[in-house]
Amino acid sequence: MKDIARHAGVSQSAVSFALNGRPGVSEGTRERVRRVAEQLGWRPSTAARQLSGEGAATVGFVLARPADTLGVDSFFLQLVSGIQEVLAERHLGLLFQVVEDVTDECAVYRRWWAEHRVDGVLVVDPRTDDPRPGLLDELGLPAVVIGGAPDERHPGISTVWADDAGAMASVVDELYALGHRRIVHIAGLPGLAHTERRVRTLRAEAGRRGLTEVESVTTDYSDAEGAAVTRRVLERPAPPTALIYDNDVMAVAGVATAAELGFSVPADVSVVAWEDSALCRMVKPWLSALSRDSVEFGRTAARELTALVDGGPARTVRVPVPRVIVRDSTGAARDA
Amino acid sequence: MKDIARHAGVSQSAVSFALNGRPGVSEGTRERVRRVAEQLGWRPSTAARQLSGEGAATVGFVLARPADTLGVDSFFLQLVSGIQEVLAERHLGLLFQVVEDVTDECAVYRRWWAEHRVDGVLVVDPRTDDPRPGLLDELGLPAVVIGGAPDERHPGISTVWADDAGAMASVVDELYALGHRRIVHIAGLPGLAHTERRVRTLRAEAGRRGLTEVESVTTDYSDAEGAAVTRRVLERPAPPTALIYDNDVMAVAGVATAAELGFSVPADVSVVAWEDSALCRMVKPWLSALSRDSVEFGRTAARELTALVDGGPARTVRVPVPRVIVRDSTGAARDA
DNA sequence: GCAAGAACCTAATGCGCTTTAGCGACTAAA
DNA sequence: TTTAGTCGCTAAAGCGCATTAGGTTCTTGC
Repeated sequence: MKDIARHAGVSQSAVSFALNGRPGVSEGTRERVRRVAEQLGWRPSTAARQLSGEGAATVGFVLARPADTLGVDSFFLQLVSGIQEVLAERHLGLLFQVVEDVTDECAVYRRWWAEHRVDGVLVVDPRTDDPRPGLLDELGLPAVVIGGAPDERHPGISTVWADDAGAMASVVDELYALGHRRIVHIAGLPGLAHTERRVRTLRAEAGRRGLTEVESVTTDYSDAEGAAVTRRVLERPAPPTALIYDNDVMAVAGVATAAELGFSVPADVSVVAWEDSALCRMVKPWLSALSRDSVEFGRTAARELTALVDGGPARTVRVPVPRVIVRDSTGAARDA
Repeated sequence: MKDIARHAGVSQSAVSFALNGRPGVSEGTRERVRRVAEQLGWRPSTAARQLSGEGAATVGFVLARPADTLGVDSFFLQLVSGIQEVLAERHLGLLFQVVEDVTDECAVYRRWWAEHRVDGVLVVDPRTDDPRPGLLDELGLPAVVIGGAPDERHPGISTVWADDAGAMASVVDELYALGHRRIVHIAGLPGLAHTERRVRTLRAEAGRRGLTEVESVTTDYSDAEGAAVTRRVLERPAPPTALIYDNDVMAVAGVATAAELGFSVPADVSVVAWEDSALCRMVKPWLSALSRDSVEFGRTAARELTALVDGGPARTVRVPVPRVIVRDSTGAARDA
């Protein structure tokens, strides 16, 4: 800025005013300063800016997953891609970290907060009884919880969520209409808020229809557990006629396992995957799936966070209910 | 720090010396200061630190991919997970950005450099005729190219790479021994350095053995193109007896397509996937694959970058050659 | 014609840290 | 006794920016 000031023949403060759109300089000077800055390829030092009161121009994103569980899941990269789109417009950086568990995640938030490294954070995989919203609220670090249910206990925290309950209800509707009465839901990690929501809804829907042979089994989302649970339930005397998988990976593994056991999909057993991705169209039969726009989900979350960072109020935003895409893996129940 | 100084009854400079292990304070004072700092939960402001000459304590990572191509690919998350492991030890942050293409990527590097936002960057998907190493070398931004071939033109840039050529040679060896003489390599994006290396090596290996019906076809890595190319080559009068796919996603799509066309794997056509992942064990038959340790790859790259940032010399490091994991998708050629 | 105010600009301060220069007290060598 | 040197510490400057408190000149209203 000193250089710019010299070249433009004004003081450093004038440069600051000119470049930040503050009043106090004439339009002529402003334009001249702008041109010099442009020509010199000047960009403000984020560190200096931050030191004089501005934010860090950065938001944080922590992924708490054991390293080997990362991988095939397409949801996160899509989400991040949507987040980036919004952040990039406003020249905000994304500080990314992978940790082992929620405890480490909280430690990262504390560190970021103490070091003034981020202006806000995006929280994923909310849990029932989650320590994170409380911590962030207490630290006063703006945060958006992605995928959580609305939570009034932490007024400083925004929430962006999809209506899993509604989606689950529509899946059950669909399967019930096709004559399915014995349904197993191969769920994700227990303790995750959306897992619990789906499990609860399934139970409620079953109850409402008087179905007794409907249940949820939790897993770690891996293809291995998906396959194992599939094998276990299909080997029963009265195996289920429909399987709902909480992600695409387990669904694909489940279909392979079913085929191995001599079950034909969808003639003997119908399959629905919770996440739609290329994977669902890479196996035969093509998987019916619940589809949501993960990129848009990310965009929405990022927009909420920037609003919050700018001093806006915390809000709860619902994104559209995931839709069932019917493909080849669902059909009428054999015994219907 | 002012608070700490007051509590410990020393000057602020003494606190700085004590906390940074600099000489100039007695052991007693140092210990006392440490305790007070600990008790007050003090963490240095990265911004202030950076402003007084230290680095940004952050490294950058840009992924240049159209949003819809992101996704099923497990390589990147694994890589990032390895990178994080090393960075976390040293309390370095990872600034992450997704962009559309290499031009945008260069713009990001320029911005980060001008804003002093990062101490170094990790570059992935190197290309033949890549503008990035030149730019980074010119800017003087420490960088590690991941997956590139050694390049002497840019002495400031480190390289971490796997020997694709050796791996390709071993795959051809394997297939040749099984009697395969007509081989199609469904390659990745043209212009990527490792794509070109693999294509060149395949051609050389074929030449060495006098095979004329061996070729590479480039794609965009998507399941769609993988399937399309598979269909095209299998519908020929003399279809190949072996297919080498440059990633797991295309391999899986290819197997599905082959099955559709009435080709049995591996009886009619053998399949090898370049990347090993859960995906390869989620389809039947299980896919033979080239396996490498992507997490370790990430660790190595991060270690090189930290060494470079610390003022070490640029180096070229080779990670182990990917190994062929033989599963069920490769067998003797039918006409052998 | 003069005071009041607006318009445009500069000087100076501070953000939280590192670092250099310097200072007093003590010790060892001459 | 003096000189030089060391140890443990403090005072002060500076990193690049935003901001606040002036300070001129120019206009405006009476």
